[in-house]
Amino acid sequence: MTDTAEPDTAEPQLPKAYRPTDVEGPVYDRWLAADVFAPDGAGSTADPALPPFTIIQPPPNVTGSLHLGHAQRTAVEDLMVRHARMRGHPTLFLPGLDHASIAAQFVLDGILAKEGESRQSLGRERYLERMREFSESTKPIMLGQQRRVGASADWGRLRYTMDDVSAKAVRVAFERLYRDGLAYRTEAMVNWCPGCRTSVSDLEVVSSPETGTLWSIRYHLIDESTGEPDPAETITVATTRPETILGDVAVAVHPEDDRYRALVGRRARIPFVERDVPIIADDVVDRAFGTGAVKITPAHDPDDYATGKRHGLPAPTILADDATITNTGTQLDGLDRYEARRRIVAELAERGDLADERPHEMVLGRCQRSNDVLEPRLKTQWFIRTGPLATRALDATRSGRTRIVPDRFEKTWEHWLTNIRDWNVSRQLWWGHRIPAWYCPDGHVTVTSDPDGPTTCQVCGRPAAELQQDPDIFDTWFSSGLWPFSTLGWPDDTPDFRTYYPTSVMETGYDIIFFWVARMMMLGLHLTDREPFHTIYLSGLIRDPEGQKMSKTKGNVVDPLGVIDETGADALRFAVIHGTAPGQDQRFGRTKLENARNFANKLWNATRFVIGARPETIPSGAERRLPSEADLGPAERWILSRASATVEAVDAAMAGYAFGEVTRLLYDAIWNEFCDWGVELAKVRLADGSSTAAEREATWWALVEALDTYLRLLHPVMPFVTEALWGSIPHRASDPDLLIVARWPAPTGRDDRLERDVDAILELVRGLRNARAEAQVEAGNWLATEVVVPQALGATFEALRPAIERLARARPLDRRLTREALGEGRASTDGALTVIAGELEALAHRPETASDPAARDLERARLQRELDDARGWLEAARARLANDAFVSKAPPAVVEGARAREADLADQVARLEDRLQDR
RNA sequence: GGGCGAUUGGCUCAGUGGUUAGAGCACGCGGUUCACAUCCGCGGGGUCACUGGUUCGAAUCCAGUAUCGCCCACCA
Repeated sequence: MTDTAEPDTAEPQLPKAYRPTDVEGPVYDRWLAADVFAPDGAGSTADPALPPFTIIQPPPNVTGSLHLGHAQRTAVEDLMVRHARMRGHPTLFLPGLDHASIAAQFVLDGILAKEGESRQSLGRERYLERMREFSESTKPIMLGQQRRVGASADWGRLRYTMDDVSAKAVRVAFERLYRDGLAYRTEAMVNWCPGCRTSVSDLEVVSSPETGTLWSIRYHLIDESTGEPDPAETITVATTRPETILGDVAVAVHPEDDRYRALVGRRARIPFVERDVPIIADDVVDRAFGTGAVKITPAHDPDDYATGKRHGLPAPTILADDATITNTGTQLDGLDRYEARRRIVAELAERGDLADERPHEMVLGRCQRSNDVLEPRLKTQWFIRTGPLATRALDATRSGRTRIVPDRFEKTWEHWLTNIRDWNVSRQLWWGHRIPAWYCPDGHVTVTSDPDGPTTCQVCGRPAAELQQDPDIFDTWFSSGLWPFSTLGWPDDTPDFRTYYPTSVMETGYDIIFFWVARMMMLGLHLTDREPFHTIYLSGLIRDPEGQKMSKTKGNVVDPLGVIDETGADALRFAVIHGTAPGQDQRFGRTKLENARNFANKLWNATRFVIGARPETIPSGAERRLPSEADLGPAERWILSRASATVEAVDAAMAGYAFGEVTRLLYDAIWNEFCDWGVELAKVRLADGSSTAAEREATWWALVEALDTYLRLLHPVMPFVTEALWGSIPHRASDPDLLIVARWPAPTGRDDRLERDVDAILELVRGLRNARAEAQVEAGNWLATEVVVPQALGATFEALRPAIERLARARPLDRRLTREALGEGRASTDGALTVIAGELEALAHRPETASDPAARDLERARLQRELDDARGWLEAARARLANDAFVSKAPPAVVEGARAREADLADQVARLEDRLQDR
């Protein structure tokens, strides 16, 4: 808390105009000053008896700035966090940043290129120094953006995937996986990106359908008598990558292929490298594809690698890290892969060994990051054995211990985890966590989590000085996979880990369910023996108004700060949550944002009205009190009952993670109920000289009560404006100073009968307005109106009479006892407007048009339309009831409802017919 | 090749088998009502992609079809 004692917190002035940017900064500062974000902060009002609620933020990459997607995620996470906090749970929203190894290097390399530098020119140490500077420079920007969005995160617990605690977690996790036999080092086929100069995991390969070329090439068979190739005898192979010829070690055919049966066991000469290789039989070969003979390049093709292994063939590597030809001893060494391809094809054509060349539809693997065409190649790397880990992750969701929202993603989850392959975690990059593995000259492997490395070789005891650490770093997702617990201090048994782990909800985009969520689950289960979260909430992606994915290259990314400057963070938050469903992409455009801003403005003005409408008999700064029952009128009871109904509905939606439903409920309740009717009804009573002071006070307190409820309910979505407004209305003695730590409202009970009665009367008002509008009666022209109200509604009607008069522009408003009495004593009812609304009926007189036949015809036509409509509905209702199956099989309540409806409609129709005859 | 999603008013989207399917924007008419023109009142506009099925009852559940989109998939 600061030492600034505010003299009059009870009723600060609200500016007339709503300016989000004026509100948001100061409000955020108050939250910070009050120390309410941390579960154990000075301003926390959490009930320690309740279970903690924890959200660990998906850490954005330190590569620059946040985009709209981040803002959306933050909004959803913060919504859940604020809701839990208001419900009294000790609530931790832990923020963080991700070092994003490959993504960050990609960005930095771009910056360096503009300076004429490169990774290589700087060297590892200087490069990492530049990276540290770069990431430090982006941090404040990104944290500032989160703050503007309104993240109520515990900044004191801010974490970074490259900080010391994470580094320790990475080492310990890897050591444990190694000891448990789940991390192993082997030579295997990996996806190599020549642009990034690193291997990438299978997930980082983007399949790209492209039209390539399928070349058919003749290899000459060896005449074993001379040991030289026979110019006439050839075997034709098909390939899309002729440069890999240089690495060929065999030609394979199907064992039952009669065309080639005789050739198996003979040898063929590989051009350029002039190597003689065997013709082998293997049933991987598809006889129908190409020529039915396949060249085998074990070092540069996953299938060929497997074939080579089966047949004990060598695997010469012919591509260097930058995808130039190497190690072939030919003129082609040093050439780029595509240049080599061109020359090889040209040379083969010249020699007459190019049998065919045709366009070929194929799927290329490209690098997710650089878009380079990936080369499969052999590398000795570290892998995580995912089989056993995936089994446990599957068990978590199948058992329901972890729930995925929306649940359809469980199918995707199942499919991926049941077909999962081992995870290549070695990256030949510099920015990231170095793999804590050391190798001795004898090839022994030592893995240790000791920050100083091993003292001796674990196998042969050689001293550390003779050991060499693996130069590679971990896939950035390895440290991300530890995030839910490394952030809480794991592997140490810290108080935070004990208190806040397992966490509650993991919110993220569905696009990284495999990259991240599955790995957190797998690593979390193995390393902590518990599911790291009970719920996975997957957000949809934000797209531009045309439905395109936002991306920097397309130039359609929206800067959240620009949006916030324009319409406010509250509007942004509301807009990204309103009208959406989990896992469903949304298009984001101006109108949604403007609508959200208008809603905030509406709330602002409604609150200004309430503050300004305080009866003089209530002193400024009065402590909040509930209105006394006796002084409540139907309008007040209706307002309070509806507010309670909204609490119930919002609670149900919240429980189902239906946040779009939450905003819809609140938008309707606040705008269409509270403002349009509640406030309008209250205005009349507040200004009514005939009501007592106690009644006027009760009206005001009822407004305050409902407004207070709505501000609380809306706070998780629109935290700034609700906090500012709440600060200006009276509070209960038990309330804290700030809404953010105030209690979530509980339903106070509904009065169904009263809601129905008031609704019936409001329906009459609507009917009168409608009739007036259609008849083009000027707003200022109050019509003398007669009305028939059923006995049961009499008291409610009388209590609301002044409001009805004003809202329906109906004065004098005479109540008749029977419908027959309508128009009694009038010279003529010609031109009068007839309104039938449920059981209520009204006749609004228009003396000035009483003798105008055109007006009369218009009114008749209007009634006729209503009658036709009503007849249609009645017919449908009767048809339904005429169906014996419906009556006997549908639940009694439904049948009863249908009967009541039929009766109502029949009555309506009869009355409309009646009135139409009179006119 | 497999899987998933979408298809609802002119546009963008909600809709969790049960009265007459909703909202915002856009559109039309009318408004200087003392909270709000970022507003108020009233209105027009939908055979819920198509076909079949389950059910007393289907936008909703099932099967199939079409179009668009996404994800997964080692065939040269």
